[in-house]
Amino acid sequence: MDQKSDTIHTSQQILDIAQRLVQTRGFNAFSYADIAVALSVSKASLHYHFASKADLGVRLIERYEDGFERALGEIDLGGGGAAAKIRRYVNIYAQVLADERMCLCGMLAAEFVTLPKTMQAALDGFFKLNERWLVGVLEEGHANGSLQFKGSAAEAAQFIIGSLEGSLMMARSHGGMARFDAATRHLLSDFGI
Amino acid sequence: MDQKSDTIHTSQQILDIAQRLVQTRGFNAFSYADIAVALSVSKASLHYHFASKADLGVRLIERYEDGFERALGEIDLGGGGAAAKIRRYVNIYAQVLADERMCLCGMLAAEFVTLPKTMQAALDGFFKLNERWLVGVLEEGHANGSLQFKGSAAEAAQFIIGSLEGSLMMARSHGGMARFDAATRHLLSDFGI
DNA sequence: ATCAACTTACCTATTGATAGGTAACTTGTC
DNA sequence: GACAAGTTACCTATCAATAGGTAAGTTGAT
Repeated sequence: MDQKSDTIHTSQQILDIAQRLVQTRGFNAFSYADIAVALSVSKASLHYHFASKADLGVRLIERYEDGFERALGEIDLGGGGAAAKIRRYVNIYAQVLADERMCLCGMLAAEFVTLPKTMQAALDGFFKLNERWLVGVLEEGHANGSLQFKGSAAEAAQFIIGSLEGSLMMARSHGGMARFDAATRHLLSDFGI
Repeated sequence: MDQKSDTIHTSQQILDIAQRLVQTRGFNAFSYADIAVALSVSKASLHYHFASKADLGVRLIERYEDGFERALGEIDLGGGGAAAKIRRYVNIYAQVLADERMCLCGMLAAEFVTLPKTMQAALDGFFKLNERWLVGVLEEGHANGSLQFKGSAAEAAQFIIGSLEGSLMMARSHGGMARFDAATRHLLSDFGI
C-alpha cells in the first residue's frame, strides 16, 4: 500500500472512529485522545490529518452528507412511488438506530450553539439537502395523490425531519427499535402511507 | 435573611443558572467555572451545595420534573377536553423554545450514554411521567371520540414526546418558532386535533 | 534527498474536585 | 444571658487528569 492510500486509509479510519464517537457521545464528549487510543496512534498524528477538532468536525459532516446524498440518489433510482421513497428514507434512520447510534447531524443539532461556526454552516447544508429531497418527493406524491398532507411541502419535510430525529433520539435512550418503528408508523400514517 | 434561606436562595440560583446552561449548551458543555462566574462565587462554594456535577444534574432533573408535574396538574384542573389538554401540553414545549432553550431532558436524552447512572435513572422518571400523563389524556380522548389514533395510547404518547423533542431541537437551530408551530400543526392533525 | 506519515515530548488552559481555613450564625447547657 | 460547641456558607489555594494543540525529530518509500 503506497503513501497516498496510507493517508487516505488512516484519514478514513480517523473519520470512522470520530463519527462513531460523535453519534454515540456527541461532539463535546469525545477527545482526540479517545481516537488516538482506539486507533493506536498518537494525538499529534491526528492533528497531522485534521489540524483542529473543528476541521475534523466539518469533514465529518461533509462525508455524512455525501453518504446521505448517495443514499437518496439510490432511493430515486430504486423506483416506486413517493410513499415507497419516504419509507426508504425512514429506513435510513432505522439503520442508524440499529447500530445504536444517533444521527450524526441530529446529535450536532442538539449541540448546535456550542459548535464552531464552520460546523454550524456545514450542518445547515446537511439539513437543506434532506429538506430539498423530501420536498421533491412530497410534491411528487401530492401531485399524483399518493401522499396526503396539509400545508406546504417544505413544512411537511421539516416536520418529518424533526420527528425522525426526535424519535431516533428517544428510541436510542428509551424504548429501542420497537419504539422507533411505532413512531414511524404514526408519522407515515399522517401522510396516508 | 437567615442562613437557611440563604442556602435555599443560593442553591436555587445555582440550579437556575445550571439549568439554563444545560438547556442551551448541554451537560457536557458547561463547567462549574461557568456557574461560578455567572454567580460570582467560587467553584468550591458550588461543590459545597452540590458535591459533584452528577448530584447537580440529578437535582436539576428532579426539579424540572416537579415543574412539569405541576404544569400537567394545572392542565388537568384547567378543564377542556383531551384535545385542549394536548394543545396545552404542546404549548409547554413552545414556551421552552420561546426562551431559546432545548427541553432540559431532551438535551440530556441526546447525551444519555455519557451521563452518570444516577442521572440516567432520573431521566427515565421524567419521561415515564410524561408518558403516563399523555396515556391518560389519550385514552380519555379515544374513549369519547375527541381524539383519533391507531395503535396503543402508549405508542401514541411516545410518538408525541419524540416528535415534540425533535421538532424543538430542530427549531432551535434551524427554523425557529415558525418551524415548531408548523410541525405541531402536523402532529396535532395526526390525532384529529 | 525528498517528502509523507508519523513519533516523542512537550505546552497552556481547563476540568471536576479537595484541603484547610474563616466569619457568622444557632443551639444547648449552665 | 453567657458561652462553648457545632453548623452553615462561603473563601483561597491547590490537586491530578485531561483538553486541544505544537515543535522538532524519525522512519521509510520513491
